[in-house]
Amino acid sequence: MSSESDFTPPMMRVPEPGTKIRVLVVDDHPPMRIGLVALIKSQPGMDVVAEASDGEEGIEVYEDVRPDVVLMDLRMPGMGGVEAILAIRKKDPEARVIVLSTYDMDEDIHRAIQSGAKSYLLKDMSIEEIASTIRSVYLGDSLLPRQVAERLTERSEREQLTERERDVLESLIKGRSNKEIASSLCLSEDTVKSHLKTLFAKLRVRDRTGAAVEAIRHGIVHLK
Amino acid sequence: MSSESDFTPPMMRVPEPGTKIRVLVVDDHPPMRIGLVALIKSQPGMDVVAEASDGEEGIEVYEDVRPDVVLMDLRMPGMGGVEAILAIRKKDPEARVIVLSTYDMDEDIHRAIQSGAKSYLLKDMSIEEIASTIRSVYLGDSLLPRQVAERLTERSEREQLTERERDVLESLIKGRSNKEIASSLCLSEDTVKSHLKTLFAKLRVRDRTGAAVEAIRHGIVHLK
DNA sequence: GAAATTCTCACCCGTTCGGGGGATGCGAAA
DNA sequence: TTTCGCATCCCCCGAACGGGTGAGAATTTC
Repeated sequence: MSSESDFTPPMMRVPEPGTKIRVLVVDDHPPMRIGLVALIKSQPGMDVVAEASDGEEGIEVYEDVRPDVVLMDLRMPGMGGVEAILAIRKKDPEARVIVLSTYDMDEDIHRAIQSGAKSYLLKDMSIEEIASTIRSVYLGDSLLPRQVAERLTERSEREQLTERERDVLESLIKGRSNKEIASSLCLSEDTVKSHLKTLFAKLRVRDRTGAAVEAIRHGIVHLK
Repeated sequence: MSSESDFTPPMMRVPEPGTKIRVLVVDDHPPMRIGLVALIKSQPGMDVVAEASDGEEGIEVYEDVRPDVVLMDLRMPGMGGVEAILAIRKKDPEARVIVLSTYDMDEDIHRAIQSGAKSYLLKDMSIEEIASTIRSVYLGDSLLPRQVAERLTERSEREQLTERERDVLESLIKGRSNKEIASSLCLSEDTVKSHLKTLFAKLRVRDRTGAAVEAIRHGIVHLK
């Protein structure tokens, strides 16, 4: 962290008049990538400087082109969007990444923002909303669409799960019984039941089935 | 079924040299729609004649423009792709619809093919694969990518659920107990247990939690 | 008309599950 | 230091669950 200990003042990248916003597009769906590139190029004041089809490639390309804004899909094969954002922001803490996802699950949104994304857009949003968010984020803002922000609020009303509770939850969704969860996590069955009790309370369900459904619905665990 | 009882020979629409394949694009994601339109227009021998952003609009527009091929998303707000395909093929049994979906769940694929789709593509497929499928379907073929076909095979190995079993399954995923499922479906609890028994066997799980997870994983029931 | 399937319900029985307590140790925060 | 959250474990108990088996009625299929 030597870059944090020196005394160079934070260099804000301000928009230079007449210069286009340089965007990197990262998405694993070819037609979506084509669409995003076309969308951005059709907007005045911005241009696509590179594309990538997964997280790893996105990180590499970021280094090469140092774009002003990254438009990043979240769920991609191999390295997902969250890891990619973390890696990019580790190299460049000033990086401005906008997540563009199909899903509006609260956990996805939270993880994205937590990892440093400046905004979270949904793929069913209008080109105007996407373009204007790119501009805002480029200018240093960090705004969430109302629909997305509301989801985040819902989540914050749900109590946070502990690491162990997550372990039990994941094991539960694999179809295991309490006894099997216990042995798979090297715990006593009573401990598993204890975790389940708090888990049910936090997810506001009565039983393991409800817990499984809620966990999947909110993206707390991903299937496959 | 009066159209089936007359003796007019089936009129095959054969490709006319020099004429472009007229494609209708139906997708609720603006950037994806832009991408698909750009993709198709970039291909020699095909052109986009109309776009729609949901099922209803797709049906209307189909009537107006009578395209050669429809590229249709499956999961859309309001009327989904399946209903739209059924409606389109009811009006024009010769309609050639290709589903282009994000998801490769076997139930989605099955429902799409069942409702009359000529092919089922995934959004992570290459533009070449998408373009060549449009050409093939236009020529009257009905081919599935290997990856998709394999999923269908998996499904056929799973025993088909009966109507009542689906009812119980849906109720189960709403977090209901056996007793509650019984009263919600106006059944005795023993009958519910009886359905659950066969359900577990068909889905190859031991308990309700496993049934819920498998049902969601394979798209047998959709959340929300 | 026979066969198959589905839907319905019943009974028994053992296991699992979930709710109610409470207890310990441990590290971090106040 | 004390308090707090967390993880771990224990006990009791009743309700819910899942397996086995069977069986009558209705519908469809052959």
